[in-house]
Amino acid sequence: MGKITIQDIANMCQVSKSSVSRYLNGGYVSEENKEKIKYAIEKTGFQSNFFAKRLKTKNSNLIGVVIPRIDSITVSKVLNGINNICEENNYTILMQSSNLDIKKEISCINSLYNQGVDGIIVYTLDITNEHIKAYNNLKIPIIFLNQKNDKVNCICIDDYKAGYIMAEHFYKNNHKNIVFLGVNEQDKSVGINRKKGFYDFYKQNVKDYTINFVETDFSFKKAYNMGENVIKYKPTGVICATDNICLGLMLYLNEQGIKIPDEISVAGFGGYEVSSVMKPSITTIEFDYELLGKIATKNILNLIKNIDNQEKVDINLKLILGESIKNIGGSYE
Amino acid sequence: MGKITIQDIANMCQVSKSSVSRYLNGGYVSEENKEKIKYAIEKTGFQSNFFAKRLKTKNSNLIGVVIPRIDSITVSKVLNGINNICEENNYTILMQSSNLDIKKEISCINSLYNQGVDGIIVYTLDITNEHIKAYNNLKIPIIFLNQKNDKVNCICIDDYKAGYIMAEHFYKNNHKNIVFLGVNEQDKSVGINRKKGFYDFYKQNVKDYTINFVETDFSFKKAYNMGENVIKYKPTGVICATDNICLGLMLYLNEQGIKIPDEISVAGFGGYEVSSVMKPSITTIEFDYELLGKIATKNILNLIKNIDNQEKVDINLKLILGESIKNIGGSYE
DNA sequence: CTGTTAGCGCTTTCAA
DNA sequence: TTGAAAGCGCTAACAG
Repeated sequence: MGKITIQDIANMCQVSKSSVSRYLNGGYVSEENKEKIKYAIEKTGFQSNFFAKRLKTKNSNLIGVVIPRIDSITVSKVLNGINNICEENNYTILMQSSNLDIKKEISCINSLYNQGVDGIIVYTLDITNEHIKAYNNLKIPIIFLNQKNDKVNCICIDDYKAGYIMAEHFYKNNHKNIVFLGVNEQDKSVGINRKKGFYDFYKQNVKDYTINFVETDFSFKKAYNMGENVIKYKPTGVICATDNICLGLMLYLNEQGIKIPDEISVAGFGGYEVSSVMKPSITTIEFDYELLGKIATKNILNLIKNIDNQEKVDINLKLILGESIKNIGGSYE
Repeated sequence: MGKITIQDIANMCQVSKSSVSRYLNGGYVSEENKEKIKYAIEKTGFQSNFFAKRLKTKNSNLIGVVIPRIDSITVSKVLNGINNICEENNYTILMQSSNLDIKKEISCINSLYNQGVDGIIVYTLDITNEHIKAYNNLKIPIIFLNQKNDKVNCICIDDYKAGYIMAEHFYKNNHKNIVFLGVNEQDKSVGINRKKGFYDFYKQNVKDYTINFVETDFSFKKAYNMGENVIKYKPTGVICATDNICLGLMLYLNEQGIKIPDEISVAGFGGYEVSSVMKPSITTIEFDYELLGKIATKNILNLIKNIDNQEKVDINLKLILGESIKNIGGSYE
C-alpha cells in the first residue's frame, strides 16, 4: 500500500495533520498552506488511506450488487445500467454472484453489508422471509430487482403483463392449441408471472383452447432436447419463456424439417439482438433491462441520501413483431 | 453500520477484547471462554468491522477488475471465470468499467488500488506506457488480459493463431478471393492479431489470392450496414472478426437473397452459442474465455501470496465446423 | 491462556 | 485559521 500518510505530508509542510485533513475535505486552510500542501501531495502522489477514512466517516461510496449469475445477457444489461449511474456518482460496484442459490443470496447480502457498502441492489431469485429479515435488520438501503413484494423496496419488469400481451398476440393470430415451453416455478418472474399472464389472457378471453406446459431450464441445450416433448402435443404455436429457449426449440424444429412459422409458430421473451437475425426473426417482447439497472441505482443513491422519491416507474415493454408467428386464420375478426 | 463491536462482546463475556479478537482469528482461547464468546456473537449477530480490520492487517480480500464494457458476451464469460475462483477463495470483486476508454482504464486501476484491493485484473484495450508505469508504481500485483507485453504480467487468447487456423480452413476450402470484415487497429487483439494471423497464412502458403479489407465496428448493426461494401468485391468467402459481425453480415446477405454458403461462405470468431443455431450454423473459432478468467484469477491470487508459479498457459482454440463455409473446389488436393 | 497497551491513518471536536 | 488530542474498531506484541 502507499506508504506515505497524511502525517508525512503534514511534516513536509510543517503543519499539523489536521490541516492536511482539512485541505482534503474542504475546510479552512490559509492560502499559503494550501499551496504547500497541494505541492507536497502532488509531488508524493499521496492517496489517503481508504480504510482509515472509512473507519471514521460512515459512507464508503461502495454499492453492493448481488446477481444470480454473470453469463446472462439480461444480467449484463442490468449491470451496465447500474454501472453507468454509479460512475456518474463516483460509486464503485462490489459484486457477488449467488449462482442461482437462494440461500447464498442472503449470505452475499450479509457479506456485502459487512464489507461496508452504502447500499445493496439484489437481482433476486425470490423474496423469501429471510430476505425480508435481512432487509429489516441491515441498516442500509436495499433494493430488490426482478421480484415484487410489498414489504421491501423492489423494482421489476412487469412479467405478468408481458405474458398477457403475448397471449393476446397469439390469440389475434388464431392460435388455440399452444405449448408453453417454460421454466419451473422456482423462478417467480419467468417461471410464474410470465406464464400466469399468458394463461390468464386465455382464461379470461377465449372459450375453446388448450395450453400444454412443457418444462425446461434456461439453457439453449435443454430447450433443444425438449423439442420432442413439445411437438408431441401438435401445437399450432409455442410460446417460449425466453428467447434463448426459443432459439433452442427452433434448432430442433429446423432439424426435424418442421417449417417455422408455416407449420408451427414460435415466440419468446427478452428481445435479444440475435432474435432479429434468425431466419425467421423471432417475435418477442423486449424489456429495457439497462433502464431497470439505472433506475434501481438512482433510487438506491437517493435512499442513501435519505431522499425518498421512489416515483412510480414503468419499465418499457415492447412487442417486437418478427416472422415467427403466422396467422392461421379462423374466427378472430 | 452494525453498532456492536468487539468491545461489546468482550464486556458481555467479561473478557478482554483481545480474547475476542483471538477467538475470531483462531488464537488461544480457553474452551470456557470460547463458548461464552460464541454465544454472545450469535446472539448479537456481531460482525467485525471490515474497515477497522483492514486498517490493521494489510490485505482486503478484494480483487479489482477493470473491464472495457459489461454488455459483452466475452466479458461476461471472463467475469464468470474470475468470479468462480474468487468465490472459492473468499475474495470479493470490485468492478469498474472503462467504457472502452483507454485513459479511463488507468484511472480505474488507480481508483481500485486506492480502495485497497489486493490485486487487479485488467481486461485491457491496449498496454500503453501509462499502463506499464502504473504496473510498476503500484505495489500490488496486476495482470493484464487480452493483450501481450513482455514488461507486464499478461495472459491472452492467441488471436494470431486463431486467425492463422481460420485462414488455413478457408484455404482448404479453396477460397482465394476473400473479404476480411474487421475492426480498426485500435483493438490490438481483434483488430491486429486476428487479422495478421489470417493474412500471414495466405502470404506464407498461397500463391494467387486476394484479401480485401472492409472496416466495421463490433456492433451487429454496423456489420449489417457494411454488407454492401463487402459484396462489391464479389468474394467467395468473407471472414468476420467476430461472430457478432458475422451475424450482421448474414442478415444482410439473407435480405439480398444471397445464399450462404452456396453463393458466399462466411465465418467468424468467438464460438458464441447462437452461432450454432443460425441457419446455416456459423463456422467459428471458439475461445475458452471463462478459463481465461479462471487462470488470471488463480495467478493473481498466487502473486498476492508471493507464489510465482506462472506456468505457461494455453487457452484452448477450437475450430467449430459449421455449415457456413462451402468447399468451392479447385486446386487444393 | 489472558489482559494491557500501543498503534493502523484518518477526522473532528475543542481551545487557542 | 490552526494544532492538540481523542477515538473510529480492530490486531498484535508483550508481560503476566
